[in-house]
Amino acid sequence: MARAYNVLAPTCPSSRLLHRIGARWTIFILAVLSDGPARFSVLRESIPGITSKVLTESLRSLERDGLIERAEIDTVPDGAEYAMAPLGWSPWGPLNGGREWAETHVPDIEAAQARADVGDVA
Amino acid sequence: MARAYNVLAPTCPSSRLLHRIGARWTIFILAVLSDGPARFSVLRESIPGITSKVLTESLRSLERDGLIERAEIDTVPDGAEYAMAPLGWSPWGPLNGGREWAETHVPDIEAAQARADVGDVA
DNA sequence: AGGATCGGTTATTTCAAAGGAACCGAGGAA
DNA sequence: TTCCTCGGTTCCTTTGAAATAACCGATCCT
Repeated sequence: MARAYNVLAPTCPSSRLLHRIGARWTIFILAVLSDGPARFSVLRESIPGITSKVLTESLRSLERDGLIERAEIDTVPDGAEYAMAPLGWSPWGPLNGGREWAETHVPDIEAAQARADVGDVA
Repeated sequence: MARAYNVLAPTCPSSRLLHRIGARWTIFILAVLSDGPARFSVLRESIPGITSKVLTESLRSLERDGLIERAEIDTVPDGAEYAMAPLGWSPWGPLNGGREWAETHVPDIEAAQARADVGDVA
């Protein structure tokens, strides 16, 4: 069964996808924005553990990739709002597939790890 | 619409999945093994750019997670063979979904990047 | 004895992503 | 005038994954 792309090629789209989606905070940001547009401060408060710096970097990167959109809004002190771009919705299909896989199999992986850590000396 | 898990929790299975599958070489190794068991040296030659050390680490890690299995075979100079574990096949469902997404949308992302890099000064 | 092969190990270095903490300018509000 | 908030920026350190390269013991071939 031939593959449309060679998965081993450095330009492999799947590889690029994983690099983008696999980035530490991408999924969290997209998760928040999937509930609607949000401001910088809302994002920062919604995502426990993220710092301004990393949030800024992640948002710029996602914007650059066309997954989200940034709009300045004319409010009291400055104001910026981030929203899903059309492209930003698209990964949720595969991602939900991935989520189902994860919910099903992560316990298996943890069991395997536990077995390995105890030492398979049985 | 409630989610079964809170995606923002540190223990989120999807997050763990992305960490595992997103690791630099995981997808390549699983891709090779999906065509059948392979020896260390075959893997190393099949995956351009990987080194013995990184291959060893990746294989150990995948084995620990129960995605692949290692067997020593009694051949001329040593001999080890790696094969998919049952758990190793399971991510291909979501991954193929991801691949389809990637093949469809990576060009869009690249276009977005190109636009961003030129400068959206339009 | 001198290679070569297999399946690694060990030690050192590089690199990008991330963390931490301090700081900033504009524009109110007190 | 001083303070606060918003949406960041700047600088420095830490971390972890990966790159690089040399080496190893066992076994077989010549």
